[in-house]
Amino acid sequence: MGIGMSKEVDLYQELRKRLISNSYDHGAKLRAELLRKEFNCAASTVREALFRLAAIGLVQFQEQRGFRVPNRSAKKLIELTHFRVLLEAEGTIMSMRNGGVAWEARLTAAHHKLSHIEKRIHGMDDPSDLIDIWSKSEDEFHQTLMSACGSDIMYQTHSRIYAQFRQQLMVADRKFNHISENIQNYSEILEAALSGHESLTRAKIYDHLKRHMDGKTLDG
Amino acid sequence: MGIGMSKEVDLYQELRKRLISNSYDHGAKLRAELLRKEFNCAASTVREALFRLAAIGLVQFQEQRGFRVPNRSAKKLIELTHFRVLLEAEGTIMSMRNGGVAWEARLTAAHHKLSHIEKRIHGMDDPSDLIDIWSKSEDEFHQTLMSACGSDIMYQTHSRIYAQFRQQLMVADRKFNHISENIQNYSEILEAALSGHESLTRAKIYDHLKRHMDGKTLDG
DNA sequence: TTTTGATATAATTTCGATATTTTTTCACAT
DNA sequence: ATGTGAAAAAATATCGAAATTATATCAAAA
Repeated sequence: MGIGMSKEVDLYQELRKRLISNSYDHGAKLRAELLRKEFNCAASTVREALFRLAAIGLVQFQEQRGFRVPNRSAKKLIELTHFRVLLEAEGTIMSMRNGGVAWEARLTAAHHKLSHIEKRIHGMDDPSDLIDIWSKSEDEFHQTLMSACGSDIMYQTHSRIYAQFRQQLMVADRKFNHISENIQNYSEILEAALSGHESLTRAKIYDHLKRHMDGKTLDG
Repeated sequence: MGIGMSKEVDLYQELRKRLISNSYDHGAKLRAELLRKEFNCAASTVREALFRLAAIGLVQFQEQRGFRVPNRSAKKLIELTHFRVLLEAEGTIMSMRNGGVAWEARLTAAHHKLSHIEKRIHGMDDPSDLIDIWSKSEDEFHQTLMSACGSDIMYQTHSRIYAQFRQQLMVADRKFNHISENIQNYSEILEAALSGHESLTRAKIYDHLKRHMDGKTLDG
């Protein structure tokens, strides 16, 4: 439990973690009364945390019938992927224009970490220990792409969409079926971004995500 | 008061209206205790409504220091405009591809209403009576542009961004200084969309909004 | 068997009060 | 004057319970 953190923030953080890592079934109800007991607090505190999670799309709220984990659907994943491509391509190009050497350095560093972990995973039988660290590195790379775009609103929107995308993705897909493709993809994105070639960067970002647009990376 | 609507929904709707129409000063605190008295309800009910407004960006929330109306800044307005152009251009093109005749009819209807009101306003000394109805028609036109894009997530994101844009815009700008330009702009957008010319449509949407990107339509 | 409607149960929303944290005030020292 | 820190005031966060609303149960009627 962090210092200076209110009960609600703890709750929020913990629930966020669970929701992104698919600890709850999709479509499951999130009952304030139950969570209240688990976290040892009042129902209204739970409600507030849930409202805040609803704000970033990780929880669905319906008037008079409470909160639930959003359902998965192929359509939703395709929408999120499409939107991610739009945001990341546009954001990355903006970063390329505004970010300067500092951004290029950060991106190179993020890529290096990611690439290192992916290579380690590649030669393993059971890479489950590395899931978390890999997942964080991937997050970081995508965030870094957007980080110098100069638009807070686009950056925030992207992080929302990214979280929802993660929530929709089937578990199976995250077990590294596509590691070698991924290594290649990320290198190409980095190379294109550093070269300053905007339309190529756009294309490489699309290539990286397009496999989620056929409706087949869903169900787990 | 609507039927079947909870206290909180009333509160939410009323506050939303006030926030978009700039009834509160930018940066003003929104004290639960005060609103509680005005709306004759509990503080936690106010809190929930405020959290929901924070979810769409109309209210700013800070841990342990409550809620406030977001401040205005040239930077923010430019960011919002830029993002609006991206979303509306992309969304409109998607609508053009997916919407069919039904969408074209809706867009034509929305344009007709808007154009009618703007022409009436054009010949008036004091058009303040028509502000509300004009504002609604403009909303409707922009919503209609996005309405057949086929992506819920993009549609919702756009409506959030649009609301924040409205909140940032200075009052003076909404007093019809640019009516004749507007009539022209909207006609051109409609025409381009109906003709199926995608890059032209994109350009016309950009033209329509570009005057907000020089940092001069702010302060009121 | 299916539908209807009354009743019971369970969940959500709202409340008023209390606990905690932040902000203001003001005496005192620098 | 300016800064510091303790005490008071104000605001925010949390609570447990009551009120409201939805959902489930089940007997009677179609």
